Amino acid sequence: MANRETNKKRENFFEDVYAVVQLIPRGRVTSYGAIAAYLGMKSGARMVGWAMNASHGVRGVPAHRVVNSQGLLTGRHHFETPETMEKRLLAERVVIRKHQVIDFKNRFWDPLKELG
DNA sequence: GGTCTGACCGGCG
DNA sequence: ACGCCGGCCAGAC
Repeated sequence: MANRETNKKRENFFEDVYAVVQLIPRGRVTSYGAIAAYLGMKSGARMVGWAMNASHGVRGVPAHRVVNSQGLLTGRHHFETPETMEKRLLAERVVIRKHQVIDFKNRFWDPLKELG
């Protein structure tokens, strides 16, 4: 059925996003847009953000490793506390200043490039 | 069932 | 450097 397929697709979308996020190595970060591009949604970065919003409570999804295209921690307000995201990154030696990843260029992990 | 909004992004003036 | 706009697609009302 069409409706069932739509639901299935939606589930896969969530799973796909989480799967990619889980592949981000410790100490590295990626962006919403990069994940979207990898999943074939060129401008679907907002969808990824939407999926991340639903990732609360999902085990093994390092949401703190997903930042925006500038290296800014735009999702920090959605964690337990606004500092949780920075704290977790710092624990991986990712230095944050003014809500922004230092040396973002070298910390960036591009799924398209790394996974194909 | 139209309209608004979003943990975004790139382009343009 | 900066603000604005359109695009993407699903959910809430």
